[in-house]
Amino acid sequence: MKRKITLKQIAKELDVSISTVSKSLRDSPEISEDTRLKVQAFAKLYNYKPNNIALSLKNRKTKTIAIIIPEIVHHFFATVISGIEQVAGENGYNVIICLSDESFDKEVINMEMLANGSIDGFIMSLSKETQSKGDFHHIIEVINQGMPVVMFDRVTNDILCDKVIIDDNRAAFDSVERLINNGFKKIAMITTVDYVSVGKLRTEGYLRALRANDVAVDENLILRIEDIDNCAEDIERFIAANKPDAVFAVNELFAVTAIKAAKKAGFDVPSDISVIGFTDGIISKYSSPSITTVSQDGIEMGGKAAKMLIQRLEMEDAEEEQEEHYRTEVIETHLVERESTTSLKKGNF
Amino acid sequence: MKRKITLKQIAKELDVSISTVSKSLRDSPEISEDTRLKVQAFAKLYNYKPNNIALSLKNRKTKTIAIIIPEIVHHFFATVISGIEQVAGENGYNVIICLSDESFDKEVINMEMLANGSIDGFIMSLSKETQSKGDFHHIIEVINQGMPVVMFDRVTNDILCDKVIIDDNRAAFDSVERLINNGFKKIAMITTVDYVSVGKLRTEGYLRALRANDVAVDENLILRIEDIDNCAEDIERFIAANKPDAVFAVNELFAVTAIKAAKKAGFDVPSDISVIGFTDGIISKYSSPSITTVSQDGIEMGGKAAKMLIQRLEMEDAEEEQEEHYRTEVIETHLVERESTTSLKKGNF
DNA sequence: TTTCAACACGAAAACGTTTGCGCGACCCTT
DNA sequence: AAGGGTCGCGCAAACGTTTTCGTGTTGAAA
Repeated sequence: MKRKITLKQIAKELDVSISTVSKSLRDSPEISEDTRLKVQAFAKLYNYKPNNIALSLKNRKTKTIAIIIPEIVHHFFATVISGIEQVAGENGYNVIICLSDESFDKEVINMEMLANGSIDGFIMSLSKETQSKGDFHHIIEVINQGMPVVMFDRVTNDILCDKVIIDDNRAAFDSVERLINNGFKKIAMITTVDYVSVGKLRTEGYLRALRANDVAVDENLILRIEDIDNCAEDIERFIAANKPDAVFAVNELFAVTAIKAAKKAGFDVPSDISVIGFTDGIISKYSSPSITTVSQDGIEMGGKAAKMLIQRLEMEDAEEEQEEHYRTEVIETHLVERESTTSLKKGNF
Repeated sequence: MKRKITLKQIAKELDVSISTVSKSLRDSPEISEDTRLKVQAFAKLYNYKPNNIALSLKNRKTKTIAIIIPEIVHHFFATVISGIEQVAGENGYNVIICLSDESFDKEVINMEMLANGSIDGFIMSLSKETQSKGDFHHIIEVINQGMPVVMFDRVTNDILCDKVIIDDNRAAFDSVERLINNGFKKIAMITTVDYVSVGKLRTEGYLRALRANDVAVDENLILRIEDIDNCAEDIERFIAANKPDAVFAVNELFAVTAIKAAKKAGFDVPSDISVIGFTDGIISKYSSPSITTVSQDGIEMGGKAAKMLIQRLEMEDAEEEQEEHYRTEVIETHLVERESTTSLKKGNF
């Protein structure tokens, strides 16, 4: 129950000044070998470790970065955190997690709470509510205070900062084109409402692929889910009514629900209907049939984001006046072929 | 790019002392309404917020708790974090995440790193390596320094502290007994090696249920997985060789793999083989057939853990000499019946 | 007019560090 | 013996707060 020992206490015990103790422990040449060793031995004995808070105050940096994400019980976000934590750890940074629960207010509160010296920078993905509101004042304010922000996945053009994204539009385009080239005629899409940036981009990619290949866009073949928690009936009705021969879903959940719906309607997957999902998570891997999906590497994304943030933080040290050149990194995606699609050849034929 | 404003700057601008500013902002009656309002207006204008680090240093508490878990890309742990974050937030606490990656060394490093004033307390679940080593000195040391620790799920009797667990043994016992009572004869078990505490407890529950119901234990019906990443072949061989009529798996992964293996071997689930898993995560819900499973509520577990920790932290404030009465909370589990089992009646008949 | 309370504010210590600078003691050189 | 240089250490400021304890001014009571 002994509290942690401080420089002051060591100084008192050894009857020297605090500065002498500090310098001894930092191997300053100012101090004689005698005192230095004596102090070091004593410090080791009592397991002295400098108080991080005091250091943070003095150095005006906390070596801590905050992650603000909509939710954590979500495979993709969990992998991103994992990636961030890894490179943060390698660079001596800690990681604070805040969940916005897709709520604008919580996002704001969390940011304001942490922006008062607790952390050195943010890595964040926007909540749905923030995206639909289009209100980013809290983020802009933080940036104006000179605190670096890196956004990933759910980003916005309205904010100037470093970003890490995948090319959602292109990934969707490639997948759908691949389906077209493999002879599928009625390619349905299950997507979100448009204010979710990634949903929107993936939808655009789908449409672009159809147009680029002279396939007529049939609005009936596009299902936009409002309430993600109760999408099962909608999807069942959709599949049964439209009888597509392929389904492109913008996330895992829609994909697996589509498969279940197809089975229920008497279709076999993949022989009657092929299904492609988005995000290579647990569901895609373990559902049966396992799901062909666009993989976005969350670990890599998190890692990249953390690297960008840390780089900017360390840059600040060197030259106070940093160049305000913001980068946007695009993470490669690729199609992971599994059992929910008939074998898909590459290329146009 | 204006740095955050401080009391000192406000004081200078308004030509009063720092103390006057501080007192004004905290509505001290010592200050005349005149100055008070003036200061408050100015502070509001410049969006003054007290620096958290300085407060932490002064108050000797950071309002931050650390979570140390083996991994985060794991549904159960993610739900626990979610539960912790929620009640932490409600009580004005922040949450730092550290991943041990199942490594003893990383666990130690993370704890030592944070124990130097960065946080007020720990919530943790042991890494496998720590459990197999049985070396808990880092945790004991932290506790001896007066820092509260709450352990959950993967705990140990070698440490005295608050704990939150589920009754693994009983949950397993109940599930297996339910299978027995429903007429299953060859109930196989897929489990981990014994040093994983929860695996061990669940195994014990399985054995206890067999013995309590006079079913002979057949060691051939127990499969202990060493390498969790390459368990598929082992499980396939196991199922094909032993042809059980029911399988009790100690986690989701084993359960879903068992189902796939059964299908491969030509069995139907559930009509030929019923499968019960453990942990109600994504896999159980979305695999087909969906999996009957023992649900352990991670949110509740995390919430309880956070409550216990915070309670202890606030208790410390009141009476420095806290009573060292540690509690162990047991979270209720229940069987979620889905498609991987034939309908299971309750009770003995 | 003196005394005392109330009032409004400031000085300073404290939390635990790091670090530039000053200062005394010693030794060596002329 | 006087001057200069080196060595070893302590003082104090700084990071941004909060809070205790003065202290000077005012107004009113005696």
